[in-house]
Amino acid sequence: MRIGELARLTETSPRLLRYYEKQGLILPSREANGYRDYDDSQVDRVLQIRGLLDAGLPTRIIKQVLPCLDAPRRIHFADATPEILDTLESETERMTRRIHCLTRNRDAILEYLSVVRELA
Amino acid sequence: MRIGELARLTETSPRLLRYYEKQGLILPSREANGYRDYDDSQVDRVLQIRGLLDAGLPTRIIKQVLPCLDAPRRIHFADATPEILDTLESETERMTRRIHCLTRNRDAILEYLSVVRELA
DNA sequence: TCTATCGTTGACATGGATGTCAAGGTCCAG
DNA sequence: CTGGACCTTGACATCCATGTCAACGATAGA
Repeated sequence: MRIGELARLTETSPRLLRYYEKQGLILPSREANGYRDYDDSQVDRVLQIRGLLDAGLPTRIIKQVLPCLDAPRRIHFADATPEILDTLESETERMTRRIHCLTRNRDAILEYLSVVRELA
Repeated sequence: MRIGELARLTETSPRLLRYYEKQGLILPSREANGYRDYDDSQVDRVLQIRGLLDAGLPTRIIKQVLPCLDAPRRIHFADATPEILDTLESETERMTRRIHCLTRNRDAILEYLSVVRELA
């Protein structure tokens, strides 16, 4: 599929898909005329990128993380330098802290909302 | 306490504390000489701001969220316009989505790490 | 064939969180 | 009373994820 369709399917803009590509997060092939040609699996990949971005990871980290989330994983063992493993581990710790912070504050807001609505 | 000490305690920079203030997130009093004067409770507040920022919320939202997390909450009922309640509700939904996304991807990375280490 | 729609690249703009620097005021310790 | 450490404000710089626009090529339908 072409960039416009992928943009529609993933609710992004063509501009961003090109940006992700320049950051090395996706690598579409090209049609004879130079148009980018995405295959169906890229839809999920883009959604995952969006999710991780929204979760606060920068593209630089996402680039390291993505290969590990691909299936099958064994293909990517060769890439696993100790530095990357360290990066991944500390990144999971940051993610855990984020999860806790988000959960705690979300629950506090929810409780606030429920109290306010009880009074209304 | 003054800005330098608060910065040390919260591991931020004075620059950022002034920025948060300009965004309306903290309101320190002033000493006679014009120096900002923070009381101890501001430490937790700043940490909470940092956590929410790190979790991906923009200062604009944090500003709406913070009053609801204060204790005692009843003081802030007057602020609770329907629009703010709507904002809060949709924001908790975004937070929930983030939490799921973060959890899913973190667990995938953790599993990858454990598989890689098993082989090492 | 003309036109609308989509694609390409590249440049420039913007908004948000931060750093840095300048010019000056305050305060304490020697 | 002087030097250094800290504070003030304000301006400018930076990084990153995005938007927007210009100039141009490709394609498909009236």
